[in-house]
Amino acid sequence: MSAACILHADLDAFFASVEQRDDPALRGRPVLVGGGVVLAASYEARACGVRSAMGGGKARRLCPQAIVVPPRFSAYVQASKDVFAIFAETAPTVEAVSIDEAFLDVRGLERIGGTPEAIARRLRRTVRAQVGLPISVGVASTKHLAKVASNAAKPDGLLAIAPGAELAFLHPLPVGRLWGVGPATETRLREHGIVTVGQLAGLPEGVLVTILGRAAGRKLHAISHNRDPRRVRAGHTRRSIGSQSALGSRRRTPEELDAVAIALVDRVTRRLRKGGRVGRTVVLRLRFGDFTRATRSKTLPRPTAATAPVLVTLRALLAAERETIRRRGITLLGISITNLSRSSDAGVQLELAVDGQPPPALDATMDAIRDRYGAGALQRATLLGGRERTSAWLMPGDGPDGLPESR
DNA sequence: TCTGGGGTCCTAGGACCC
DNA sequence: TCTGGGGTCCTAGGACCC
Repeated sequence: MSAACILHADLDAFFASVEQRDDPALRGRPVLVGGGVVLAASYEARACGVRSAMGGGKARRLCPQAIVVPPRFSAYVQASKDVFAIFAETAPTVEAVSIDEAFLDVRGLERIGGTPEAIARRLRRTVRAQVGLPISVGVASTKHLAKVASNAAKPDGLLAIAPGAELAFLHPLPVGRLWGVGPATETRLREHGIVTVGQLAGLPEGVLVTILGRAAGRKLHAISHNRDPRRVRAGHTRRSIGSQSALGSRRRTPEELDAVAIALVDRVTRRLRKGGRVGRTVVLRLRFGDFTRATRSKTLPRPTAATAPVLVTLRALLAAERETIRRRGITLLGISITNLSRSSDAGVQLELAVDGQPPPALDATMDAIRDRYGAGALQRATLLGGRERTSAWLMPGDGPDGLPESR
């Protein structure tokens, strides 16, 4: 049995707690952050049944005495940085999960830091003293169990699952408490008479795969037996960058939609450039008048972070949906860019004259590239040009195994 | 309850290639 | 006339998370 050495630390009702910290008049009272949709609800508000992502109307009906405050994202970002600085002093390996939670690997710290549980207790005290926020911590032998434990410890608690006690803790829980089991999976499992994690654990993996598909079936089978080999890993590479805008129910003209599209592309490509990233696939996200959703995507020949090619692509995708939008109405327009790589891996476009030779001039182009950049530089070249001139796209990180992975 | 914004991963079919 | 197996990439959609 492996030692319980993974901490999952999760700030409680994060946005709402920052508001209560910064305004004493809010302490001990139900607080909702965000009016249209609840971004965060304090535990006093949750006692009335309010949940985050709930519509503001329903939240106010459930909790008429709640105080509604607008979000202050810069304050949350600063609070998050302060807390992550404490994480970094607590453990050598910290894996951020989101703005308000992280895994900490405290293996091998026994002599200087004490037991994992002692480290967790000290972490909670330090965050409370230095940042003024409540934080819950779960301690367990696997990431998944640490996550479930921190959830069970909330609010403002600590729960350490002793080695050997894992399944006794896990098996009585309803399946919905597992990380990755949402409403759809919960319903499917219930249709098969499975309500608790223990019942889940009693099923052969093959049966679960039949019910839920290969990946989900295997994963749930493993975690129901507390098998989770994932290590705590620092760093994390973003796979997509996106932006979206809710449009309300009013009809929109194509001109209005185009203005929204321009703003979205501008926002997203700026973020790409700021992060030194380029992307190849442009995804259009639509939500229609009846709130059903659709996505349309187009993969470009080369990755880019430039506004123009992304806008051209998004406009083309949008134009193809124009009739559908006219018929059904549109309530959300979004874009996301995926297939990301680093700008430094994106290569340079080479335009090389090859003495008017007709294709196949690619060999000559590749030879010219090798002459110029060295034999190792060229992994793959794509013929882009015409008869008299040949262009090649040089991708330094683009090996035979496909597109460059970001490092 | 009429519903924000930002993400991740998985599945499945078709195109295309060897 | 009938018709393999394997792999990658692209597209679209679904589920889930914070």
